[in-house]
Amino acid sequence: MLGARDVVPDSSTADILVAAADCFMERGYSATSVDDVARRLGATKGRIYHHFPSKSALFAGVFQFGMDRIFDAVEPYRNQPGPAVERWKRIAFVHTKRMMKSKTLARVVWEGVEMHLRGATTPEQRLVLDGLVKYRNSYSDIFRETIVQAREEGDFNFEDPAITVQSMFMALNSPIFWYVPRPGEDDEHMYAVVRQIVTFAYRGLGGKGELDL
Amino acid sequence: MLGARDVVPDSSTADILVAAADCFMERGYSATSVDDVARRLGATKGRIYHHFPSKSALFAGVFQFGMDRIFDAVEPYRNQPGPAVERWKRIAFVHTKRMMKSKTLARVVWEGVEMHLRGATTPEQRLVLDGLVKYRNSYSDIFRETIVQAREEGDFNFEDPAITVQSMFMALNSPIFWYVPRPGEDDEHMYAVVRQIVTFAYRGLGGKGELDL
DNA sequence: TTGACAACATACTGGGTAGTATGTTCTTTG
DNA sequence: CAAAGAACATACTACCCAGTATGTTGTCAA
Repeated sequence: MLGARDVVPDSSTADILVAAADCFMERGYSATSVDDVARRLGATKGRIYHHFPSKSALFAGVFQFGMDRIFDAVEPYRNQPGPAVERWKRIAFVHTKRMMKSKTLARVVWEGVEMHLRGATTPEQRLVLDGLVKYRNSYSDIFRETIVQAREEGDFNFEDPAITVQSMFMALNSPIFWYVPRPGEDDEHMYAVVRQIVTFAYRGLGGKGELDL
Repeated sequence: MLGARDVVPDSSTADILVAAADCFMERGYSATSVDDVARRLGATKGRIYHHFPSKSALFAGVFQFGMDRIFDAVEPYRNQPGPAVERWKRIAFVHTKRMMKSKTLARVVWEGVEMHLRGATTPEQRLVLDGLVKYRNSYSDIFRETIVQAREEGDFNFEDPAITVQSMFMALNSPIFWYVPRPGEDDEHMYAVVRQIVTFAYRGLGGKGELDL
């Protein structure tokens, strides 16, 4: 697998990644200084530069960390037998759930993809980002193959897979922008939100009947 | 109307707005320097600071300019008589078309909303951004009211309007991230893309039958 | 013709920031 | 127990950037 889980970060490195993810989410990549991340850790730059050679490498680390966790969620279901539409229901559900539960990491991954699409980066940054985005594209391929197969099996109905998978992902990813967990909110309420989002995407893809989740 | 078209920018100011929009889209707000915008104009900072008091005011100008154009597209259809679902079809279509045709401005508006959601801004910036986001929310209200009415008329079917309108907007806005107009591409091809996106959203909202656009 | 102002350009400043060079402390290993 | 290196902190530098202060040129009205 492309760059997946090559290195498991040790405890201190993991703390840095989490703090960095928080900062990147709150202010965005370029508005976040390395000192900001250090401050959040109650530490100084020295600690961060001991583990990461540069700010962009730190960002790449968070991206990788985030993508790993997203992959983790879907991994158990991606190769299950049965009709493709049933597989889609499961991976769409756990994907969206993960978007909400790991909102911070998911948004950093989002910004990474955005940065790549912009293209306005240094050649060295670009090389790293290229690899990461390939990793992320291999993830979206899982969904693309699944919905195409489901269409062949007569359960979905759409024209261009490229366009459709983009619309689908945008809908499934939407909560990373607006979802705010209420204090004392139980999982059941969160699942209700997930269900509505997945239902929207399911219908959008041309799925028939009700979504039984 | 909330802050709409109060001031029509003169020619020179409009040039600055366009150049700024290009820069903001390519690198994002904080990664863009005022000198960057000036360079793109073949001018210097002096010109920009003569028309705008600050970088954030420049951003606000682009945001306003972009929102005005988005409003423009929908305005002729928002109060047309007939069933709400038909009104939705029209405004969803022109909205998505505008997203693609004014992709640059649309992305700046997007980043403005994102910045507001993050909340990590100076109090003074926040005040300006608050007003702009209210302006943009009054726009999304048009869609929310329309789909709720269409649901009451039995043409749409969904649970929570707040969640659903978010999913819908994400789907309709998606092309601002991936659409790249091919050289020599005709409008007909672009409309085909729009049609697929709107179809996805239409079905997602619980619309029955085919979309006749 | 002149003076006043608009529309810029030029030159400068202070603060922030990525990255580096160099301590310091603690742990581990032979 | 000594020494070597890991895991940081401190101190510093060079640079970029928002904003300002001031100069310059063209226009237009009296």
